[in-house]
Amino acid sequence: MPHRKRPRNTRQRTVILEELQKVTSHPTAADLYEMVRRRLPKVSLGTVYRNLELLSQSGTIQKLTLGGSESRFDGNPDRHYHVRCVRCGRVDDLPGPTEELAREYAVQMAGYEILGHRLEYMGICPDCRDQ
Amino acid sequence: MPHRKRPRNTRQRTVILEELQKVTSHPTAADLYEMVRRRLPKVSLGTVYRNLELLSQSGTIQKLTLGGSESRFDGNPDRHYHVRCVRCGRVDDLPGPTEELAREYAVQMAGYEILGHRLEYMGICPDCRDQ
DNA sequence: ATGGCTGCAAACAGTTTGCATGCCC
DNA sequence: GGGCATGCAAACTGTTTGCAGCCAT
Repeated sequence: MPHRKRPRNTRQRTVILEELQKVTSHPTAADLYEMVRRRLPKVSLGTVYRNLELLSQSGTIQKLTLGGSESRFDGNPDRHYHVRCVRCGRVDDLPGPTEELAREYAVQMAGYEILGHRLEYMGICPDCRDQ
Repeated sequence: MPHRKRPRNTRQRTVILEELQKVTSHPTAADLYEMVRRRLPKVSLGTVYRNLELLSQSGTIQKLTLGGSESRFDGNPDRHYHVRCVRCGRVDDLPGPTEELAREYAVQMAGYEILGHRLEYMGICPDCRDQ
């Protein structure tokens, strides 16, 4: 059976995770690079990308790949929805177990004017399932 | 008031739209470039991008910017949901007015095994609204 | 003939990767 | 000391854009 490599606790990985968990915004990789650089001036952007990928694959953080060209990252790994501002790109969390409550929160608490939503189901298509 | 430029009916634009409306898959710009190239061998990729942008802004087609790194295009401008295969990237249409019915269709008719969904609300945040 | 549109190619933005060295366990 | 991780820079992918000539109106 394949040998699963065990990740190490490097200073870079620790700081990247700490910085992400410190904020409730949903920073891009470049944002995080700047944040981490204040503590580790020699860190490289490649390392930030590599670790964000690792952390999201292990389920420690979430990679948000919906609207917009850049990915954003969320330090909260639990399932929840988001609102995105179509003008400035800002992303806010929407607590609430159902989509309806999430929407209510966006309007009442976060003060958004909702224009629409994006929804996409994900799964395995019949062709891929057959192999 | 600003002068709105009137678009012309170029051969390229016509063929790009025809090729997109001919299929029910949701081709990427590169896919479409290949399709169009069979009829207009000298067409350029830049022209394909420019026209897809124009057509989607006029509401004639839809630009799908959900999961995945490349945009895909949909010749059907009416609002409807999609399923995306997480293995091969294939995207299918989901008819049905409600999200529940769309999901049913994905399973019963399209034969997908549904693993989850992505949902994001879009709107104007309070800060942007105030200016 | 006007000016939107094209082909071409270069430029861009975001992300990934090869490599020699570094450092966690 | 073994081998995963890092810093650096180059490479890649998807998309946009500047420009000179073209063509629909």
